[in-house]
Amino acid sequence: MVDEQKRIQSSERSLTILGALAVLGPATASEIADHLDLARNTMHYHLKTLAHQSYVVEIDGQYRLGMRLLNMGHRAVENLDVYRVGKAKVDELSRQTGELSILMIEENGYGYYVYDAHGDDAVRFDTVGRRKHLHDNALGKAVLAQLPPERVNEILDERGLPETTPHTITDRSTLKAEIDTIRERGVAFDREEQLEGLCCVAAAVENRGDAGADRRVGAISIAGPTSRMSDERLEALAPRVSDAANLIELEMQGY
Amino acid sequence: MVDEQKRIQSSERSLTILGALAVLGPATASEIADHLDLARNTMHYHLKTLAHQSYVVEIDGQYRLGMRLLNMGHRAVENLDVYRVGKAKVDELSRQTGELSILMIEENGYGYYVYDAHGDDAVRFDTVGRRKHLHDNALGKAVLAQLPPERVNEILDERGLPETTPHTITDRSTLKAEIDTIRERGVAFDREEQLEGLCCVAAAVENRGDAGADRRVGAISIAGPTSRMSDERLEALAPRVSDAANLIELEMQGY
DNA sequence: ATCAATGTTCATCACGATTGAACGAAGGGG
DNA sequence: CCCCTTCGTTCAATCGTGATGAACATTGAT
Repeated sequence: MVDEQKRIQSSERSLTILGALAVLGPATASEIADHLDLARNTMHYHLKTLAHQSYVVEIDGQYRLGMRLLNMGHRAVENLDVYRVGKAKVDELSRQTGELSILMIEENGYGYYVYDAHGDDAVRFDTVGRRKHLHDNALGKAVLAQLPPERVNEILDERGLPETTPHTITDRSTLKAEIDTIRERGVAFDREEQLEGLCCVAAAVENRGDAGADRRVGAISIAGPTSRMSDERLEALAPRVSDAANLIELEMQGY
Repeated sequence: MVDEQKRIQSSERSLTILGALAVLGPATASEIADHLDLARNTMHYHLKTLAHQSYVVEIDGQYRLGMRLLNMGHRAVENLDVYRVGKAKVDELSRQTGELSILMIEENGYGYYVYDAHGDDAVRFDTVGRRKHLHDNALGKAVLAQLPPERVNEILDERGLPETTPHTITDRSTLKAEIDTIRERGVAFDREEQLEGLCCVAAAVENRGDAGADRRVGAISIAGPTSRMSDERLEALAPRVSDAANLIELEMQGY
């Protein structure tokens, strides 16, 4: 994976600048130059290039991430089979349960929230666009359970198992065991492992479509506050989630 | 505005490739190379660079836009003052009216849908991430009404007034007149000008915050199907929208 | 008015992006 | 089964171009 130097350095630098802008928030050219240890004039040319393509905007001296990114991000999502067929199911689940329902896709060993729908009683929690580790939430664990074990090891090596709450699984073999039971049951649970006060049920969605289909694994979930999410309720929701997942898989094969 | 050649060509080429991928959808390296008339190996290096930064992903031979774009897009939105304070109002408007409520921001003479909320009866219509002309919808017209006339002319010159329905305003002076009355009333209407069957009311939101505030103009709206959106209903909704807009403006000054 | 900080332009040079050629792998057709 | 095409990938050589420092322009602060 560690391809040495056969990339285009100028392009990479431009993208690095874009990334820095995401971290820094709105910033002046000099601030970014300082942050990245680059000459002011170099920064100037890069920003001009990025601005010309609307990836950044300059507003009286401050540079900001441009809306082209939002536009492209949504095109990226619209190209996903899981999204195109899964969206309706997410809407449906949230409406039926009143809770928050979420769709995730795996990419490079991370999980990305791709779409969500808030039911009437749902926790107010914005997800879309977030990048998550796969080990600390139901969606991610459901994804891991569908990946070949070697790949799982790779991912855990590369991404680690950072702890976000006292309940996060940080031990590799514990996680492996959990993954095995998830694979058997077809659903994954999360009781405050990623966020205190939040519990989830999730099921993986695999794209078996042939040809040039997007083979990546996704997942769909229902999430709610611990107060409402007793063990019984979670169990009761589980079949709904896995049904939805199955339906999505079927529909993806259909086309 | 036509800055000649002082940009970084490699970076620009990489970004062009990203753009091409957005247009083509999932594609092989050769397809993109053909499309842009570039050598296969050149394409290779660019794609490798973009992939290394997760702006594209390669899935058995096919390249796709990467989820990093979605991630960055949402960071871009989260940096917007209008979004941070306007989001809640959009949620509120949609809940109260049962319709679709939308938030827009102007950038480079276009309007970008930044956030939306669907009320219980709302039309199913996904907006977030879309780029719109400013002349053919209520949000855009509300924005135009807040911009200095010279700027409006520039924008109309650069972006034109394409027709999307028979009701679209394609005549410059008609639009100017409309804009004047919008400025007086404080709200803009759209009766099937951008999409047949869809009507909207919108009001502009201006950021008067000092310091390094994002001075751009935004707008908030309510949209619904023509069937439900009689003239009377639109008129009745107008004050709600402009109230919301005012509240957002006030809150933005507050910080 | 002076000074510091930042944005912007210019000319120079060394490095690196592009290019064509060539190899390896995969897939299809005869 | 082998040939042939197509595509992805690597390599070496060159020409072009991005980085750099210096200098000028602009702004705001003291």
